Amino acid sequence: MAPSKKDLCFRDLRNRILQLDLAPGADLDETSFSTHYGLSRTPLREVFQKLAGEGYLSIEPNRGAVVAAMDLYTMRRFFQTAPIIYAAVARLAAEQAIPAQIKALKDAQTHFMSARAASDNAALALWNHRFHEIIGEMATNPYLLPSLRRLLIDHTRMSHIFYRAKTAEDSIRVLRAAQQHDEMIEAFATHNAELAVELTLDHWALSRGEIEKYVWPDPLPETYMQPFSGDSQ
Amino acid sequence: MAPSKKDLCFRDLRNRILQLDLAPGADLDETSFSTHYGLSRTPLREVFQKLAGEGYLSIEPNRGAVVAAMDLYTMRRFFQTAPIIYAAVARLAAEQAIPAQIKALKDAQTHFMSARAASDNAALALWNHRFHEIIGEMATNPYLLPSLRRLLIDHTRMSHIFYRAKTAEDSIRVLRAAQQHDEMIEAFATHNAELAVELTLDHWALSRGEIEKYVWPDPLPETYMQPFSGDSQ
DNA sequence: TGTATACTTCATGTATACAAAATGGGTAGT
DNA sequence: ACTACCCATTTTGTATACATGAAGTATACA
Repeated sequence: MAPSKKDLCFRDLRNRILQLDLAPGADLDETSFSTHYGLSRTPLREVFQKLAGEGYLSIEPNRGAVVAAMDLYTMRRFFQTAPIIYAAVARLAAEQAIPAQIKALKDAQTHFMSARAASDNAALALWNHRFHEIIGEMATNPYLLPSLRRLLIDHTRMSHIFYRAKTAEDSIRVLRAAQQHDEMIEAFATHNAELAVELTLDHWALSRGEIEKYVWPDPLPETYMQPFSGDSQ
Repeated sequence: MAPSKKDLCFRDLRNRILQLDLAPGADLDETSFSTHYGLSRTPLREVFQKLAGEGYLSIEPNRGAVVAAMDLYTMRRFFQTAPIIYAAVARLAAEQAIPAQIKALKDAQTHFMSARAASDNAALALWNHRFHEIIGEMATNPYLLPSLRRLLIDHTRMSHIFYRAKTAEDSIRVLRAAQQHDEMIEAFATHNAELAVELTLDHWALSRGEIEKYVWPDPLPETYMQPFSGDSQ
């Protein structure tokens, strides 16, 4: 029942991709990774195939595996698609939720809070990921789940950037997200589908705002601009 | 540039699954399939992994690959999810469509019509599948595409049953579907998103009706019931 | 100097041999 | 007759050797 070396390899690679430790577009050498994880190339290639199947990697014939790209084009689609799928999944999850899943959700939330307390931003992003993955599992919809999983991959990779809360304002946003998680758990537990959808969209709006804040930050104060102005060059 | 043995194997297995030649739940022996396709087990296993990644198979560790199941539970989800995804994809496809894709769509439709003329029901189902897959590609949304692909797998597997048009009524339905395809092509070509969505939902309604007709057929005439009535047993 | 081409090198793809796990059948015990 | 357990057989999993194909480098030629 202990997880095999192959499973460990799979999970580690997945986490490293989610944490941007393996950057989008990075190409993965079979030989070096196989020696690193103590596997031969055959099972390692199978791990790559599985990761590719879930959208973490893409494999080009005769050219090996590369971490799934995150270009501007993809991000446009992300913002367009995420709220639709998140809302649809939330509705189903609220309708379907069983006690064991609510418990799993609470556990994930506990870990999320611990990571927040410890300012462990990598764990924070990963437990947030897990939290939303469980919601996907609650929906028990084999057609929507692969879409949700792909959205979560990119969502986590983006959020990883701003979960390194630096300012007090960032820290408040994370707290707000945590509160929303608790409210969502309650909505799922009481099978309140309408509320679950509403909270999910609120949660999305917060996260989207964080990302936008990162991409289009407030302009720097005038004084900071001084060194770059002038007529050098 | 010629397709490799591995590609041929992949495509053949995919088609066989879509045509129910490989039944849902059937388990696939690695050795026999590898000899059948003239591959060794290593590349065959990679084909299996890829098929599993796209939802055609599921692989259980130490227990091999089985064709994706189609139970009642899954079908319920299918009817629940298909119209949402189909509509969303149709909208995006209409917005995004480029001439080359419209041409690909017309080609698929030509093949569809040929299959209809030849009463080649296997080809009919497969070209219908391809037609809708192209629409998915037109949407160029990497998040929705995996959901759409999974829906199409099961949709094609179901439709395969009733594309063996027996009655004149069946034949008229197929003709109607073909007409809808033409109307949809026009809507995509003119970037008419609203119309594309409307036509897509009509198309879905027709298909859904066909499936329901198959699952809940008209009751047999009274006279047919006679042999089964009575007090035997 | 620029370009084309052959060669070297390295990474990916495939086959095969071996290891480990699961299945099925038979036997012993209750 | 039923159940539990062990062994034989089959099937899946892993390692390694070899084949194939891509990328980069050096050399010859224009």
